[in-house]
Amino acid sequence: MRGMHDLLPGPIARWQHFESTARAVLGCYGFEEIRTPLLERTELFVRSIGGATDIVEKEMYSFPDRDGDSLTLRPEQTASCVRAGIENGFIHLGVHRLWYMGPMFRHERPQKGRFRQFHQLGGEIFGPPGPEADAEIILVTARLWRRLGLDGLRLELNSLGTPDSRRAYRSRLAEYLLDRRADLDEDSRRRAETNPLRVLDSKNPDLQGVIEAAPKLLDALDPESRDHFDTLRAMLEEAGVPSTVNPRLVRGLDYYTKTVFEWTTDRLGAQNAVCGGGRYDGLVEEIGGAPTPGVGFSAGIERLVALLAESGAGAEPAPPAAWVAAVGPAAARVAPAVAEELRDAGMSAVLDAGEGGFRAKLRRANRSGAGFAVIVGDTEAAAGEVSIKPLRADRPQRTVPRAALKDTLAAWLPPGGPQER
RNA sequence: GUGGGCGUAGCUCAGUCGGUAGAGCACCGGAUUGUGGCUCCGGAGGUCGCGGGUUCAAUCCCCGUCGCUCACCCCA
Repeated sequence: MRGMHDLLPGPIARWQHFESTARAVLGCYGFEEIRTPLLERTELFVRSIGGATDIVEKEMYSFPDRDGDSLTLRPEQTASCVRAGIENGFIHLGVHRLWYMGPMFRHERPQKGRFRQFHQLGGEIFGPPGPEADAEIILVTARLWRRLGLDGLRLELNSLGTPDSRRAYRSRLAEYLLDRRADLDEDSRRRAETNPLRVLDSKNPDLQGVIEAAPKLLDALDPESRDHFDTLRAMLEEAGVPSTVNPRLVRGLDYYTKTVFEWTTDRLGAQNAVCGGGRYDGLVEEIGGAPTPGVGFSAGIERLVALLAESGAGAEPAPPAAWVAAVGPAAARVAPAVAEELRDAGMSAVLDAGEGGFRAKLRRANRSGAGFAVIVGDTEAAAGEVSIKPLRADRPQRTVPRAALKDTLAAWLPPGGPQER
């Protein structure tokens, strides 16, 4: 399937590293995990993301189910979190910080860093209206990058104001743009009417003059939003997280109010945003809950893992401590039990299940990266013994009674680790 | 949704001015009847993405299609 990929055993090591790091970091900020269905009613996304956005207009996987309801594979998960919070009442029960991780679906043309099924890590804070929550959302992501060892990420901030001031600005901007219709390209002419804020984000060099001279969103902010924004910037500065203000940052989802932000990199080509988010004070009410402010982030896992791969961080899967190679009918009968004894003792062991003689089995043992080969031939089996051959160290092979296997191996293994390298 | 590049062995890629294919790595076996890594020898593995067209003959040329890739667009 186009834009959908298998995640194979080798590369998955970096994903697991990312996932465990994310769990740990989110946990230490008091976030709790939530898992929601991959499918929601289409209406949920139309109401939350906005009918005039690209996501809703042309990117959703929507289809009628057997009852005739229109369902959609989630293109993002904030709306699902809000819906779940309303339906289960926990937004009012003191659970205010949620995180999620999982697949999202958007029918876009695939390219570097952009897929039709992709994965996001996200966090949401419901309830607090002040900039402290915005700061927590941004600080938790900043710490995650630090913990992952990612550098070179830039934080861009903007404020869209309250719905009222945003609406007022929006019509002023539309007016300005329509006055200059002749200077706009086709896309921008259409957006000037449907979603004028998006015009500010255009990369078309011919439009930069018009955009420069356009009324500034930040100049149009209401005093409350202005104060919220300034306080947030001061908090981030005090916490040692540098940011730059990008007045053109508008984001593609309609539910944002006041703060919006993006973490970007210059190492991933055209798809340079690795994380984005913002405040959405009207969303809970829009979806049918009691008016409740909220703020959140979502991060693209494929893109972050690509950055991890570039910096060469954490990759190798751990090889087993021992490889159990048995040759001959009597040996084959006891080999599974020998492997189980090692696992009982807390050591990892792989029982060779392949064809061939000693030669083939030892070759597989070596290739597996195992520290030791535990060899059982019919001679050993008859005597109730096993042979232990170190594969990574220059030590002689030893033959010991089966009962002494795990102690001999444990004595050879380094005290700290599960196996020798 | 628009445009460019690319699909040949498990992987990375050659190649055929149209006569049905090759290397390196990996894999399997042997040299070493019960012992890996190094070396040497041998072997296996391909509907040349798929479908159609032109041709005596297509992996090669043409059309379509699917997939990958990069950019636009958009975003994570």
